Amino acid sequence: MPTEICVDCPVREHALCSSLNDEGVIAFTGLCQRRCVTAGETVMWAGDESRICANLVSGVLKMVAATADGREQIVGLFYPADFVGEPYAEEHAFTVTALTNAELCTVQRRPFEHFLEEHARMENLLLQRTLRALKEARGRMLSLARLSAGEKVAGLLIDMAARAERCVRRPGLDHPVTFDLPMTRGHMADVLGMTIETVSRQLTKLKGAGVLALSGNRTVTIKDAHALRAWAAAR
Amino acid sequence: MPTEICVDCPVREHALCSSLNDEGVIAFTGLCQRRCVTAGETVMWAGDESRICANLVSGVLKMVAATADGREQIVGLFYPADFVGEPYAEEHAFTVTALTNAELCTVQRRPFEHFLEEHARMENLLLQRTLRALKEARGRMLSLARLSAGEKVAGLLIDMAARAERCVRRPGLDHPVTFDLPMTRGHMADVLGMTIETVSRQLTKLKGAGVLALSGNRTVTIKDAHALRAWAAAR
DNA sequence: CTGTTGCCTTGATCTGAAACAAGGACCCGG
DNA sequence: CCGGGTCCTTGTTTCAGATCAAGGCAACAG
Repeated sequence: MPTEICVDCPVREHALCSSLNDEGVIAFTGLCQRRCVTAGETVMWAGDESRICANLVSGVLKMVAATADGREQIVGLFYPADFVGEPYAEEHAFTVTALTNAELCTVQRRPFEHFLEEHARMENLLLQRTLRALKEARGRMLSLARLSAGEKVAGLLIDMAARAERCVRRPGLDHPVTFDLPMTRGHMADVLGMTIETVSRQLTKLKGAGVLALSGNRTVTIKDAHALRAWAAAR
Repeated sequence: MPTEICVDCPVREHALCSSLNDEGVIAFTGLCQRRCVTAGETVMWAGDESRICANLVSGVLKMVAATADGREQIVGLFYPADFVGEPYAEEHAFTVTALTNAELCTVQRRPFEHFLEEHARMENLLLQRTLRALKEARGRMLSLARLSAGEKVAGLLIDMAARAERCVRRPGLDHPVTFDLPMTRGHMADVLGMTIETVSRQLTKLKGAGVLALSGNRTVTIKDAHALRAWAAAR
Protein backbone atom coordinates (compact mmCIF):
# COMPACT_ATOMS: atom_id res chain seq x y z
CA MET A 1 0.00 0.00 0.00
CA PRO A 2 1.39 3.42 -0.89
CA THR A 3 2.88 5.35 1.93
CA GLU A 4 1.41 8.45 3.41
CA ILE A 5 3.15 10.94 1.16
CA CYS A 6 1.41 9.44 -1.84
CA VAL A 7 -2.15 8.61 -0.78
CA ASP A 8 -3.39 12.13 -1.31
CA CYS A 9 -1.05 12.95 -4.18
CA PRO A 10 -2.98 14.78 -6.88
CA VAL A 11 -0.76 13.50 -9.68
CA ARG A 12 -0.44 9.94 -8.49
CA GLU A 13 -2.21 8.64 -11.58
CA HIS A 14 -0.37 10.81 -14.07
CA ALA A 15 3.24 11.19 -12.96
CA LEU A 16 6.00 8.68 -13.63
CA CYS A 17 4.92 6.88 -10.47
CA SER A 18 1.81 5.64 -12.23
CA SER A 19 4.00 2.97 -13.78
CA LEU A 20 4.74 1.40 -10.40
CA ASN A 21 2.82 -1.24 -8.49
CA ASP A 22 2.20 -0.70 -4.77
CA GLU A 23 5.46 -2.36 -3.88
CA GLY A 24 7.33 -0.12 -6.26
CA VAL A 25 5.64 2.98 -4.92
CA ILE A 26 6.77 2.13 -1.43
CA ALA A 27 10.35 1.69 -2.57
CA PHE A 28 10.21 4.90 -4.59
CA THR A 29 8.70 6.90 -1.77
CA GLY A 30 11.71 5.99 0.31
CA LEU A 31 13.86 7.92 -2.14
CA CYS A 32 11.56 10.92 -2.48
CA GLN A 33 11.32 14.14 -0.61
CA ARG A 34 8.59 16.74 -0.90
CA ARG A 35 9.71 20.29 -1.47
CA CYS A 36 7.75 23.50 -1.73
CA VAL A 37 9.03 26.49 -3.67
CA THR A 38 7.64 29.98 -4.02
CA ALA A 39 7.02 31.82 -7.26
CA GLY A 40 10.31 33.12 -8.67
CA GLU A 41 12.45 30.64 -6.80
CA THR A 42 15.00 28.76 -8.89
CA VAL A 43 15.04 24.99 -8.54
CA MET A 44 18.02 24.12 -10.74
CA TRP A 45 20.81 26.38 -11.96
CA ALA A 46 22.46 25.97 -15.35
CA GLY A 47 26.04 24.87 -14.77
CA ASP A 48 25.40 23.37 -11.36
CA GLU A 49 25.95 19.71 -10.74
CA SER A 50 22.87 17.67 -11.69
CA ARG A 51 22.03 16.25 -8.30
CA ILE A 52 18.25 16.02 -8.26
CA CYS A 53 15.33 15.16 -10.46
CA ALA A 54 11.69 15.67 -9.57
CA ASN A 55 8.06 15.07 -10.36
CA LEU A 56 6.08 18.28 -10.34
CA VAL A 57 3.09 17.95 -8.03
CA SER A 58 1.54 21.38 -8.38
CA GLY A 59 2.36 24.75 -9.94
CA VAL A 60 4.16 25.71 -13.12
CA LEU A 61 7.92 25.85 -13.79
CA LYS A 62 9.91 27.32 -16.66
CA MET A 63 13.20 26.08 -18.10
CA VAL A 64 15.36 28.91 -19.42
CA ALA A 65 18.33 28.89 -21.77
CA ALA A 66 20.49 32.00 -21.84
CA THR A 67 23.37 33.43 -23.85
CA ALA A 68 26.52 34.71 -22.19
CA ASP A 69 25.33 38.29 -22.59
CA GLY A 70 21.97 37.70 -20.99
CA ARG A 71 19.48 37.09 -23.78
CA GLU A 72 17.00 34.50 -22.58
CA GLN A 73 14.69 31.94 -24.10
CA ILE A 74 12.19 29.70 -22.32
CA VAL A 75 12.82 26.23 -23.75
CA GLY A 76 10.26 24.35 -21.72
CA LEU A 77 7.31 24.72 -19.41
CA PHE A 78 6.43 22.16 -16.77
CA TYR A 79 2.94 21.45 -15.48
CA PRO A 80 1.75 19.13 -12.70
CA ALA A 81 2.73 15.48 -13.28
CA ASP A 82 5.64 16.47 -15.54
CA PHE A 83 9.09 15.09 -14.87
CA VAL A 84 11.84 17.67 -14.36
CA GLY A 85 15.58 17.16 -14.36
CA GLU A 86 18.46 15.74 -16.33
CA PRO A 87 19.28 12.16 -15.49
CA TYR A 88 22.60 10.86 -16.87
CA ALA A 89 23.93 14.41 -17.19
CA GLU A 90 26.75 15.61 -14.98
CA GLU A 91 25.48 19.16 -14.84
CA HIS A 92 22.34 21.11 -15.59
CA ALA A 93 22.32 22.70 -19.02
CA PHE A 94 19.42 25.03 -18.20
CA THR A 95 17.96 26.95 -15.31
CA VAL A 96 14.58 25.87 -13.94
CA THR A 97 12.51 28.45 -12.06
CA ALA A 98 9.04 28.44 -10.53
CA LEU A 99 6.50 30.65 -12.28
CA THR A 100 3.97 30.10 -9.49
CA ASN A 101 4.25 28.59 -6.06
CA ALA A 102 4.92 24.93 -6.65
CA GLU A 103 5.34 21.59 -4.99
CA LEU A 104 7.94 19.04 -6.10
CA CYS A 105 8.58 15.44 -5.27
CA THR A 106 12.37 15.28 -5.53
CA VAL A 107 14.76 12.34 -5.91
CA GLN A 108 18.54 12.28 -5.84
CA ARG A 109 19.71 11.73 -9.40
CA ARG A 110 22.04 8.77 -8.83
CA PRO A 111 19.64 6.72 -6.71
CA PHE A 112 16.94 7.55 -9.26
CA GLU A 113 19.05 6.22 -12.15
CA HIS A 114 19.67 3.10 -10.13
CA PHE A 115 15.99 2.77 -9.35
CA LEU A 116 15.17 2.95 -13.07
CA GLU A 117 17.42 -0.02 -13.73
CA GLU A 118 15.28 -2.12 -11.48
CA HIS A 119 11.91 -0.78 -12.57
CA ALA A 120 11.72 -1.25 -16.29
CA ARG A 121 8.18 0.06 -16.59
CA MET A 122 9.14 3.39 -15.09
CA GLU A 123 12.18 3.60 -17.33
CA ASN A 124 9.99 2.87 -20.31
CA LEU A 125 7.48 5.52 -19.36
CA LEU A 126 10.29 8.05 -18.94
CA LEU A 127 11.56 7.10 -22.39
CA GLN A 128 8.14 7.64 -23.92
CA ARG A 129 7.77 11.00 -22.22
CA THR A 130 11.21 12.09 -23.28
CA LEU A 131 10.43 11.16 -26.86
CA ARG A 132 7.26 13.20 -26.69
CA ALA A 133 9.11 16.16 -25.19
CA LEU A 134 11.63 15.92 -28.01
CA LYS A 135 8.89 15.98 -30.61
CA GLU A 136 7.36 19.00 -28.94
CA ALA A 137 10.71 20.79 -28.81
CA ARG A 138 11.19 20.17 -32.51
CA GLY A 139 7.77 21.57 -33.25
CA ARG A 140 8.66 24.66 -31.33
CA MET A 141 11.85 25.04 -33.34
CA LEU A 142 9.69 25.41 -36.43
CA SER A 143 7.52 27.93 -34.67
CA LEU A 144 10.43 30.01 -33.35
CA ALA A 145 12.22 30.08 -36.67
CA ARG A 146 9.46 30.40 -39.22
CA LEU A 147 6.20 31.76 -37.79
CA SER A 148 5.25 35.42 -37.70
CA ALA A 149 4.53 37.24 -34.46
CA GLY A 150 0.78 36.95 -35.05
CA GLU A 151 0.94 33.21 -35.69
CA LYS A 152 3.06 32.65 -32.61
CA VAL A 153 0.74 34.52 -30.26
CA ALA A 154 -2.40 32.93 -31.68
CA GLY A 155 -0.81 29.49 -31.41
CA LEU A 156 0.21 30.03 -27.82
CA LEU A 157 -3.28 31.21 -26.93
CA ILE A 158 -4.73 28.05 -28.43
CA ASP A 159 -2.30 25.91 -26.44
CA MET A 160 -3.01 27.70 -23.20
CA ALA A 161 -6.74 27.63 -23.75
CA ALA A 162 -6.62 23.90 -24.43
CA ARG A 163 -4.64 23.32 -21.27
CA ALA A 164 -6.95 25.51 -19.20
CA GLU A 165 -10.01 23.86 -20.71
CA ARG A 166 -8.78 20.40 -19.95
CA CYS A 167 -8.84 21.35 -16.28
CA VAL A 168 -12.39 22.63 -16.12
CA ARG A 169 -14.36 21.34 -19.09
CA ARG A 170 -14.34 18.60 -21.71
CA PRO A 171 -12.22 19.31 -24.77
CA GLY A 172 -13.68 21.13 -27.77
CA LEU A 173 -12.54 24.67 -28.26
CA ASP A 174 -15.67 26.20 -29.71
CA HIS A 175 -17.95 29.06 -28.66
CA PRO A 176 -16.84 31.61 -26.12
CA VAL A 177 -14.28 30.32 -23.65
CA THR A 178 -12.89 32.41 -20.81
CA PHE A 179 -9.73 31.55 -18.96
CA ASP A 180 -6.80 33.10 -17.11
CA LEU A 181 -3.40 33.27 -18.75
CA PRO A 182 -0.95 31.33 -16.61
CA MET A 183 1.83 33.82 -17.33
CA THR A 184 2.73 37.47 -17.86
CA ARG A 185 3.35 39.18 -21.20
CA GLY A 186 7.03 38.97 -20.43
CA HIS A 187 6.90 35.20 -20.09
CA MET A 188 4.88 34.87 -23.26
CA ALA A 189 7.57 36.88 -25.03
CA ASP A 190 10.26 34.62 -23.56
CA VAL A 191 8.44 31.51 -24.75
CA LEU A 192 7.81 32.83 -28.25
CA GLY A 193 11.17 34.45 -28.84
CA MET A 194 9.83 37.98 -29.14
CA THR A 195 9.60 41.17 -27.05
CA ILE A 196 6.93 42.21 -24.58
CA GLU A 197 5.84 45.05 -26.82
CA THR A 198 5.25 42.83 -29.81
CA VAL A 199 3.21 40.36 -27.76
CA SER A 200 1.10 43.20 -26.44
CA ARG A 201 0.54 44.64 -29.90
CA GLN A 202 -0.53 41.28 -31.29
CA LEU A 203 -3.03 40.82 -28.47
CA THR A 204 -4.41 44.28 -29.13
CA LYS A 205 -4.72 43.40 -32.79
CA LEU A 206 -6.57 40.19 -31.97
CA LYS A 207 -8.88 42.17 -29.72
CA GLY A 208 -9.48 44.75 -32.43
CA ALA A 209 -10.37 41.97 -34.88
CA GLY A 210 -13.04 40.76 -32.47
CA VAL A 211 -11.31 37.42 -31.98
CA LEU A 212 -10.58 37.97 -28.29
CA ALA A 213 -11.79 39.98 -25.38
CA LEU A 214 -9.28 40.99 -22.72
CA SER A 215 -10.28 42.00 -19.22
CA GLY A 216 -7.63 42.85 -16.72
CA ASN A 217 -4.14 41.70 -17.55
CA ARG A 218 -4.75 38.00 -17.27
CA THR A 219 -8.30 37.14 -18.25
CA VAL A 220 -8.96 36.27 -21.88
CA THR A 221 -12.16 35.31 -23.66
CA ILE A 222 -11.89 33.59 -26.99
CA LYS A 223 -14.87 34.95 -28.87
CA ASP A 224 -14.15 33.32 -32.19
CA ALA A 225 -12.12 30.15 -31.96
CA HIS A 226 -12.34 29.53 -35.67
CA ALA A 227 -10.86 32.90 -36.49
CA LEU A 228 -8.14 32.36 -33.90
CA ARG A 229 -7.14 29.10 -35.52
CA ALA A 230 -7.07 30.76 -38.92
CA TRP A 231 -4.88 33.48 -37.44
CA ALA A 232 -2.49 30.89 -36.05
CA ALA A 233 -2.18 29.15 -39.39
CA ALA A 234 -1.74 32.04 -41.71
CA ARG A 235 -0.97 35.45 -40.29
CA MET B 1 29.21 -14.36 -32.64
CA PRO B 2 27.55 -11.51 -34.55
CA THR B 3 25.98 -12.46 -37.83
CA GLU B 4 27.32 -11.52 -41.18
CA ILE B 5 25.44 -8.27 -41.57
CA CYS B 6 27.21 -6.88 -38.52
CA VAL B 7 30.78 -8.11 -38.67
CA ASP B 8 31.90 -5.38 -41.00
CA CYS B 9 29.47 -2.76 -39.68
CA PRO B 10 31.32 0.56 -39.35
CA VAL B 11 29.11 1.79 -36.52
CA ARG B 12 28.91 -1.45 -34.58
CA GLU B 13 30.69 0.12 -31.62
CA HIS B 14 28.73 3.36 -31.61
CA ALA B 15 25.13 2.62 -32.56
CA LEU B 16 22.44 1.40 -30.19
CA CYS B 17 23.65 -2.13 -30.90
CA SER B 18 26.77 -1.48 -28.85
CA SER B 19 24.63 -2.12 -25.79
CA LEU B 20 24.03 -5.74 -26.79
CA ASN B 21 26.07 -8.84 -26.08
CA ASP B 22 26.73 -11.30 -28.92
CA GLU B 23 23.54 -13.16 -28.19
CA GLY B 24 21.55 -9.93 -28.32
CA VAL B 25 23.16 -8.88 -31.56
CA ILE B 26 22.12 -12.14 -33.18
CA ALA B 27 18.54 -11.67 -32.05
CA PHE B 28 18.54 -8.05 -33.17
CA THR B 29 20.02 -8.84 -36.54
CA GLY B 30 17.08 -11.12 -37.15
CA LEU B 31 14.81 -8.07 -37.00
CA CYS B 32 17.00 -5.79 -39.08
CA GLN B 33 17.17 -5.12 -42.74
CA ARG B 34 19.80 -3.10 -44.56
CA ARG B 35 18.55 -0.40 -46.87
CA CYS B 36 20.39 1.98 -49.17
CA VAL B 37 18.98 5.34 -50.15
CA THR B 38 20.24 7.94 -52.59
CA ALA B 39 20.75 11.62 -51.88
CA GLY B 40 17.41 13.43 -51.88
CA GLU B 41 15.36 10.32 -51.21
CA THR B 42 12.85 10.59 -48.37
CA VAL B 43 12.93 7.86 -45.76
CA MET B 44 9.95 8.86 -43.60
CA TRP B 45 7.06 11.15 -44.48
CA ALA B 46 5.37 13.40 -41.92
CA GLY B 47 1.83 12.13 -41.42
CA ASP B 48 2.60 8.58 -42.51
CA GLU B 49 2.18 5.71 -40.13
CA SER B 50 5.30 5.19 -38.03
CA ARG B 51 6.26 1.72 -39.18
CA ILE B 52 10.03 1.69 -39.09
CA CYS B 53 12.96 2.89 -37.04
CA ALA B 54 16.58 2.69 -38.06
CA ASN B 55 20.21 3.02 -37.14
CA LEU B 56 22.09 5.15 -39.62
CA VAL B 57 25.13 3.29 -40.91
CA SER B 58 26.55 5.84 -43.30
CA GLY B 59 25.60 9.19 -44.81
CA VAL B 60 23.71 12.16 -43.44
CA LEU B 61 19.94 12.64 -43.05
CA LYS B 62 17.85 15.70 -42.28
CA MET B 63 14.58 15.85 -40.36
CA VAL B 64 12.29 18.63 -41.59
CA ALA B 65 9.28 20.30 -40.00
CA ALA B 66 7.01 22.29 -42.27
CA THR B 67 4.05 24.65 -41.98
CA ALA B 68 0.88 24.11 -43.98
CA ASP B 69 1.93 26.78 -46.46
CA GLY B 70 5.34 25.31 -47.13
CA ARG B 71 7.80 27.13 -44.89
CA GLU B 72 10.41 24.61 -43.73
CA GLN B 73 12.79 24.17 -40.85
CA ILE B 74 15.38 21.45 -40.35
CA VAL B 75 14.85 20.26 -36.78
CA GLY B 76 17.51 17.59 -36.71
CA LEU B 77 20.49 16.17 -38.54
CA PHE B 78 21.50 12.53 -38.32
CA TYR B 79 25.02 11.21 -38.71
CA PRO B 80 26.34 7.64 -38.78
CA ALA B 81 25.47 5.66 -35.63
CA ASP B 82 22.50 7.93 -34.85
CA PHE B 83 19.11 6.41 -34.20
CA VAL B 84 16.28 7.61 -36.44
CA GLY B 85 12.57 7.15 -35.99
CA GLU B 86 9.70 7.62 -33.61
CA PRO B 87 9.02 4.62 -31.42
CA TYR B 88 5.74 4.73 -29.48
CA ALA B 89 4.26 7.22 -31.94
CA GLU B 90 1.45 6.24 -34.25
CA GLU B 91 2.59 8.48 -37.05
CA HIS B 92 5.64 10.42 -38.09
CA ALA B 93 5.56 14.06 -37.07
CA PHE B 94 8.40 15.05 -39.39
CA THR B 95 9.84 14.16 -42.76
CA VAL B 96 13.28 12.54 -42.90
CA THR B 97 15.29 12.85 -46.10
CA ALA B 98 18.78 11.81 -47.14
CA LEU B 99 21.22 14.65 -47.71
CA THR B 100 23.81 12.29 -49.15
CA ASN B 101 23.65 8.69 -50.24
CA ALA B 102 23.08 6.72 -47.07
CA GLU B 103 22.80 3.28 -45.62
CA LEU B 104 20.29 2.38 -42.94
CA CYS B 105 19.78 -0.62 -40.74
CA THR B 106 15.99 -0.66 -40.39
CA VAL B 107 13.70 -2.39 -37.88
CA GLN B 108 9.93 -2.61 -37.80
CA ARG B 109 8.71 -0.28 -35.05
CA ARG B 110 6.51 -2.74 -33.13
CA PRO B 111 9.01 -5.57 -33.00
CA PHE B 112 11.63 -3.02 -32.01
CA GLU B 113 9.53 -1.77 -29.10
CA HIS B 114 9.04 -5.36 -28.04
CA PHE B 115 12.76 -6.03 -28.34
CA LEU B 116 13.51 -3.06 -26.08
CA GLU B 117 11.33 -4.56 -23.37
CA GLU B 118 13.59 -7.56 -23.28
CA HIS B 119 16.88 -5.76 -23.62
CA ALA B 120 17.02 -3.24 -20.85
CA ARG B 121 20.50 -2.03 -21.72
CA MET B 122 19.46 -1.03 -25.19
CA GLU B 123 16.40 0.71 -23.84
CA ASN B 124 18.55 2.57 -21.36
CA LEU B 125 20.98 3.65 -24.04
CA LEU B 126 18.10 4.89 -26.18
CA LEU B 127 16.81 6.84 -23.19
CA GLN B 128 20.18 8.46 -22.67
CA ARG B 129 20.46 9.38 -26.32
CA THR B 130 16.96 10.77 -26.40
CA LEU B 131 17.72 12.92 -23.37
CA ARG B 132 20.82 14.21 -25.09
CA ALA B 133 18.88 14.95 -28.27
CA LEU B 134 16.33 16.84 -26.21
CA LYS B 135 19.03 18.95 -24.61
CA GLU B 136 20.48 19.70 -28.01
CA ALA B 137 17.07 20.65 -29.40
CA ARG B 138 16.55 23.04 -26.51
CA GLY B 139 19.91 24.62 -27.12
CA ARG B 140 18.95 25.14 -30.72
CA MET B 141 15.72 26.82 -29.65
CA LEU B 142 17.80 29.48 -27.95
CA SER B 143 19.92 29.85 -31.04
CA LEU B 144 16.97 30.10 -33.43
CA ALA B 145 15.12 32.62 -31.31
CA ARG B 146 17.83 34.86 -29.94
CA LEU B 147 21.05 34.76 -31.93
CA SER B 148 21.89 37.08 -34.80
CA ALA B 149 22.65 35.78 -38.27
CA GLY B 150 26.38 36.16 -37.69
CA GLU B 151 26.31 34.23 -34.43
CA LYS B 152 24.27 31.44 -35.97
CA VAL B 153 26.59 30.93 -38.91
CA ALA B 154 29.74 31.07 -36.81
CA GLY B 155 28.24 28.61 -34.36
CA LEU B 156 27.27 26.18 -37.08
CA LEU B 157 30.75 26.36 -38.59
CA ILE B 158 32.24 25.51 -35.22
CA ASP B 159 29.90 22.54 -34.86
CA MET B 160 30.64 21.24 -38.33
CA ALA B 161 34.35 21.72 -37.94
CA ALA B 162 34.30 19.81 -34.68
CA ARG B 163 32.40 16.98 -36.28
CA ALA B 164 34.69 16.90 -39.29
CA GLU B 165 37.76 17.05 -37.07
CA ARG B 166 36.61 14.17 -34.94
CA CYS B 167 36.71 12.02 -38.05
CA VAL B 168 40.23 12.84 -39.17
CA ARG B 169 42.20 14.31 -36.29
CA ARG B 170 42.27 14.50 -32.53
CA PRO B 171 40.08 17.23 -31.01
CA GLY B 172 41.44 20.71 -30.45
CA LEU B 173 40.15 23.41 -32.73
CA ASP B 174 43.21 25.62 -32.98
CA HIS B 175 45.43 26.72 -35.85
CA PRO B 176 44.30 26.39 -39.46
CA VAL B 177 41.84 23.59 -40.07
CA THR B 178 40.44 22.76 -43.49
CA PHE B 179 37.33 20.70 -44.05
CA ASP B 180 34.41 20.24 -46.40
CA LEU B 181 30.99 21.50 -45.47
CA PRO B 182 28.63 18.53 -45.37
CA MET B 183 25.76 20.60 -46.80
CA THR B 184 24.75 23.37 -49.20
CA ARG B 185 24.04 27.00 -48.30
CA GLY B 186 20.40 26.17 -48.63
CA HIS B 187 20.60 23.47 -46.00
CA MET B 188 22.57 25.73 -43.69
CA ALA B 189 19.80 28.29 -44.05
CA ASP B 190 17.18 25.65 -43.27
CA VAL B 191 19.06 24.56 -40.17
CA LEU B 192 19.59 28.09 -38.89
CA GLY B 193 16.18 29.50 -39.71
CA MET B 194 17.43 32.06 -42.22
CA THR B 195 17.63 32.53 -45.99
CA ILE B 196 20.34 31.40 -48.39
CA GLU B 197 21.32 34.96 -49.12
CA THR B 198 21.91 35.82 -45.50
CA VAL B 199 24.05 32.74 -44.97
CA SER B 200 26.11 33.62 -47.99
CA ARG B 201 26.57 37.21 -46.84
CA GLN B 202 27.71 36.12 -43.41
CA LEU B 203 30.26 33.74 -44.88
CA THR B 204 31.54 36.53 -47.11
CA LYS B 205 31.80 38.78 -44.08
CA LEU B 206 33.74 36.13 -42.16
CA LYS B 207 36.06 35.75 -45.14
CA GLY B 208 36.52 39.50 -45.34
CA ALA B 209 37.44 39.60 -41.66
CA GLY B 210 40.18 37.04 -42.30
CA VAL B 211 38.55 34.47 -40.07
CA LEU B 212 37.90 31.99 -42.87
CA ALA B 213 39.11 31.11 -46.30
CA LEU B 214 36.64 29.67 -48.77
CA SER B 215 37.69 27.69 -51.81
CA GLY B 216 35.05 26.27 -54.07
CA ASN B 217 31.57 26.08 -52.63
CA ARG B 218 32.25 23.47 -50.01
CA THR B 219 35.78 23.76 -48.73
CA VAL B 220 36.42 25.95 -45.72
CA THR B 221 39.61 26.78 -43.86
CA ILE B 222 39.32 28.18 -40.39
CA LYS B 223 42.22 30.58 -40.21
CA ASP B 224 41.47 32.06 -36.80
CA ALA B 225 39.51 29.76 -34.56
CA HIS B 226 39.68 32.19 -31.68
CA ALA B 227 38.11 34.97 -33.71
CA LEU B 228 35.46 32.56 -34.97
CA ARG B 229 34.48 31.67 -31.42
CA ALA B 230 34.31 35.33 -30.50
CA TRP B 231 32.09 35.91 -33.52
CA ALA B 232 29.79 33.10 -32.43
CA ALA B 233 29.45 34.49 -28.94
CA ALA B 234 28.90 38.14 -29.62
CA ARG B 235 28.09 39.27 -33.13
C1' DC C 1 -4.20 59.89 0.56
C1' DT C 2 0.11 59.42 -1.75
C1' DG C 3 4.26 57.60 -3.45
C1' DT C 4 6.17 53.35 -5.21
C1' DT C 5 6.36 49.31 -7.91
C1' DG C 6 5.15 45.95 -11.33
C1' DC C 7 2.88 45.13 -15.42
C1' DC C 8 0.83 46.57 -19.61
C1' DT C 9 -0.16 49.61 -23.71
C1' DT C 10 0.87 52.75 -27.28
C1' DG C 11 3.61 55.65 -30.28
C1' DA C 12 7.87 56.85 -32.96
C1' DT C 13 11.95 55.39 -34.91
C1' DC C 14 15.48 52.27 -36.39
C1' DT C 15 17.49 48.17 -38.27
C1' DG C 16 18.63 43.41 -39.48
C1' DA C 17 17.23 40.16 -42.26
C1' DA C 18 13.84 38.90 -45.90
C1' DA C 19 12.47 39.52 -50.54
C1' DC C 20 13.40 40.61 -55.00
C1' DA C 21 16.55 40.76 -58.82
C1' DA C 22 20.51 39.92 -61.59
C1' DG C 23 24.49 37.64 -62.82
C1' DG C 24 28.69 34.43 -62.17
C1' DA C 25 30.93 29.78 -61.58
C1' DC C 26 30.82 25.14 -62.22
C1' DC C 27 29.21 20.69 -63.94
C1' DC C 28 27.25 17.56 -67.02
C1' DG C 29 25.23 15.66 -71.21
C1' DG C 30 24.97 15.95 -75.96
C1' DC D 1 31.72 23.63 -77.77
C1' DC D 2 27.23 24.74 -76.40
C1' DG D 3 22.91 24.86 -73.56
C1' DG D 4 20.79 24.13 -69.33
C1' DG D 5 21.17 22.68 -64.65
C1' DT D 6 22.39 23.76 -59.83
C1' DC D 7 24.46 26.49 -56.53
C1' DC D 8 26.41 30.66 -54.96
C1' DT D 9 27.23 35.76 -54.60
C1' DT D 10 26.08 40.49 -54.66
C1' DG D 11 23.16 44.71 -55.02
C1' DT D 12 18.76 47.06 -53.92
C1' DT D 13 14.49 47.56 -51.74
C1' DT D 14 11.15 46.54 -48.26
C1' DC D 15 9.22 45.45 -43.93
C1' DA D 16 8.36 43.01 -39.50
C1' DG D 17 9.74 43.34 -35.33
C1' DA D 18 13.27 45.41 -32.05
C1' DT D 19 14.36 49.37 -29.61
C1' DC D 20 13.58 53.65 -27.40
C1' DA D 21 10.41 56.50 -24.94
C1' DA D 22 6.31 57.89 -22.48
C1' DG D 23 2.27 57.03 -19.91
C1' DG D 24 -1.70 54.33 -17.78
C1' DC D 25 -3.49 51.48 -14.25
C1' DA D 26 -3.96 48.50 -10.26
C1' DA D 27 -2.08 46.84 -5.93
C1' DC D 28 0.15 47.88 -1.94
C1' DA D 29 2.84 50.10 1.97
C1' DG D 30 3.35 53.78 4.72
